[in-house]
Order: sequence, then C-alpha cells, then structure tokens
Amino acid sequence: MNVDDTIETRVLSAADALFYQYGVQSVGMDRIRDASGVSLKKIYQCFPSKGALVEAYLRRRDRWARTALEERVADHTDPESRVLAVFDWLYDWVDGPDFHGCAFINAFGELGAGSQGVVEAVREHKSAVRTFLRGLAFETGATDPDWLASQLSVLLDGAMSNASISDSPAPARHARSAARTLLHDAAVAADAPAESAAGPEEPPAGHEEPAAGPREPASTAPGG
Amino acid sequence: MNVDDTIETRVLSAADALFYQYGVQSVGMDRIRDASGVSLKKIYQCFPSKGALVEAYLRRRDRWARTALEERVADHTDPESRVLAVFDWLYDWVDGPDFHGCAFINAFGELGAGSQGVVEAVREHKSAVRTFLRGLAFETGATDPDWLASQLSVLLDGAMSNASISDSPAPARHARSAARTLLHDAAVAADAPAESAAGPEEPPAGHEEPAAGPREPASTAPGG
DNA sequence: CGGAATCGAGAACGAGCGTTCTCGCGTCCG
DNA sequence: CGGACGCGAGAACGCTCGTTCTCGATTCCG
Repeated sequence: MNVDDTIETRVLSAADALFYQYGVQSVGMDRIRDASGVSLKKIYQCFPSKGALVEAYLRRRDRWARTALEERVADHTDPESRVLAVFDWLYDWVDGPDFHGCAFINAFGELGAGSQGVVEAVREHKSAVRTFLRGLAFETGATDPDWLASQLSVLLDGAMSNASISDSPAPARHARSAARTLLHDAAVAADAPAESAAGPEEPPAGHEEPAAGPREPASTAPGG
Repeated sequence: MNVDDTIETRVLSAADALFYQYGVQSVGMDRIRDASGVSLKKIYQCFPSKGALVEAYLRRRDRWARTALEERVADHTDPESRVLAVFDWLYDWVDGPDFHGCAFINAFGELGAGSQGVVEAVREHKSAVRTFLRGLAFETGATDPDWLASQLSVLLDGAMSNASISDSPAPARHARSAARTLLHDAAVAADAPAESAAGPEEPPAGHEEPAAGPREPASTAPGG
C-alpha cells in the first residue's frame, strides 16, 4: 500500500506492531520474519542485531509521536487550546484499539538496566516531548514554563500508564482537566503574582520544598 | 536479622530485590537461589512456579506500599496535608538509591498481555491506591472526590515513571505542586460553585468532553 | 545404632531464542 | 549456454532458562 515499501520499512512496521503489543523480550526474530515476510538473512542485513532493531523501533515511535503531536497542536492558535490539544490527541490515541501504554516507558522498564541504546532513545524521546511542552507552556505566558511543562509531562506519562492498566481512556480526560487547572493557576499567578487564590501558608513565588521526614523507605522496603 | 526469617520470606526478599531492579524476565531462578541461599528444591516447594513467585512479589509490594502510605498519611490531620503527605512519601521513595520505577507498571508492561495473575495483582494495587486517594480527597471536601482521586493517581504514576526515566526525584515535586493546585481548585470550586476563577468558556460543573477530532491515530500509527 | 526421611548441589532435560550456516533454486551477465 | 551470484526456507549452534531428577551427605527418631 505504502509508496515507501522498502524492506527496512516492512521489517520496522512488523517489529513495531509486535514489540509494542507483546513487549520486546517476548517477541522473537522468527515472529518478525513471519509478520513481515522478510527472511532472517535480509533482516540481519538491515539490522545487525535485535538490539539495533529495537532502537530503530523506538526512534520510529519517537518520530511518529512527535509529528502527530505537532500536527494536532498546529490546528489551534489559542495557547491554552494548543496545550489541551496535546491531551485531546492523547485521548484519541489511548482510546484506540491497539493502545498498549507508552512504548518508551514499557521498553525502559523491560530493558532499562542493560541496554545503553534503549536508555538513550527513551531519554531523548521524553526530553523532546518535554521541550515541546515547554514551548507550549511558554506561549501561555505562564510564570514558570519549565515547571509547568514538567507538570504536564507527569500528567502525560501518568495518563498513559493509568489508561493502559485500567484499559480505559478516562485517565486522558483526568489528565486533560488537571492540565487545564494547572494552566489557569499559572495564568492567575502570572496576572496577580502578589497573592495566590487560597492557602493560608503559601510562599508567593517558587515551589516549596517537600518536608523530608525521618523515614527511610529503603530500610523498611521489601527490596531492602 | 528479622524475626520473621522463614524460608518463604528469604526467597521473597531476594526475588523482590532482583525482580524490582532487573525486571522479571531478566532474573532466573538460579539468581534467586544464589541471592536467597535457598535451594531450588525448597523454592519450588514454597512457590510452585516462577509465575506464582512473581505474583507473591507483587502482592508483597502492594502490602508494603499501602502500609507505608497509610503510616505516612497518619502523621497529619489537616486534609490537605494528608494528601500532600502522599507526595512527600513519594519523594522520599523516589529519591532513594534503589528506586526503579513502579513495580506494577513495570511488571504490567513486561508481562501484561500473557499473565492473568499479574494483571489482576496490578489492577488490584492500582485500584486500592486510588480508593485510598479517594478517601483523602473526600476529606478535603472536594466537589468530586472521585475525579480528584483519579487526577492524583495520574500524577502519582506519572511522577514515578518520570523519576525513573530521568533518574531524578524532581518529578515528585512537580507532582506535589500540581496536586496542591488541584486541591485548591477543587476547594475553590466547592466554596464558590457558581463560577470558576478563570476561563471565558467554562461549564460550572462537570468536566467537559474532549473534542474528538477526525484523526484516527491507528491509521497513521507505526503499528498500523 | 539403623533405617528412613530430608536436604543441598548440581546435572539433566526440554524449550525458546539470537544468530549463522547450508542447501537447493532461480536469475542475471558474459 | 554457463557459471557465479543472490535469495528464501529452514536446519544448526550455542546459550539461557524453568523445572525436575539424581546422588551423596546429614539428620532425626525409635
């Protein structure tokens, strides 16, 4: 169907579908051969090892997600709508039949402590998304676009995990409404920086430190 | 050292440390035998298969996280402080040297589509945490404690993922500040339900629907 | 003391996987 | 026409892993 129907593309498409649905370690090269119709010999000519194929899979996902995000955001001009468009895109993706969580979070959890290339690809993707969010946050005139972008990034990842586990798109809505509240709060703080809306003990600027208690979870953790 | 030093406990402790740090599929039973000092024969007497050991590991993590959360929250009486204590606990955990993300998200991503027991354990844990959050949200007098609890759950999971990937405890702070904003917003909405603080087009109650665009991500997705 | 049960260490077994090699078969250039 | 090359299908190899079996050694109870 596609004009770009090279061997590399066919292998990558099959690997993407299988890796994303079943996980990397559960999918063998023979399954990729069966799904792509490309012999093992040619697969290993394009990708010298399974690890290289995994990294190419992640880079492909990164390109896809970034362009999809940018296209979806480009439909809006209002800064708030542009931010919320991210979460609308998330909803549509999460609501689709073949959503299985964030491929990068999954790959990191599965192979994190053992594959340098995977760690790099995951970090690159997440930091690219956050950079993109930072630009959107800056457009809204938020007082601290970096902080707001980090919060939005937390919402994005959390919504993907929650949606995958609960098998429901509702977390995308929860994240969207939370994002809207954060946007309004940042805008309110930018309009009236002298005082926040509520809270009897509130430093006017900056984000206060967490009160680090004496507990050390590692000592009582099961992993200790 | 521990009084409860049964064979089962020693096996579970070793399995917990290894599964959590390296992932389930990357750890073989021989490594658990070496780490626990319990022979394979006795391990298989306690746990009839590796899958059973994995499920016991997840249940143990569930008990640990729930009791740690409850203890930490019990130190506070103010409803807002009780909610924020959850994120302070998260910060301490995430900041520890042996934090490797959420064991349940990791296990689900790794084994999700293939192990019924794992899926059940993960869903039980996540729904238990959300029930706990719902109780805290109810105490704050929020208009929609269910919705607020879902938002907090998204923040929790997102902060764990972000912290694990970025290898930094900062996402816990981002989540905490976002949680505080959401709390204040919910309280404001409860105090003055007629009108929200900002936004020219705002339904006063309920959470609006996302504008589902004509795009279908599955068609342009790499997995399609 | 004696036999029976238990135990730990490790071999064994079967399966799966990543990667490479073999072997026919078709194809293309001289 | 002919030989060298490329190709796909699949076997083969080496490794790992989950699970079970073997085999001495130890221990426990009558």
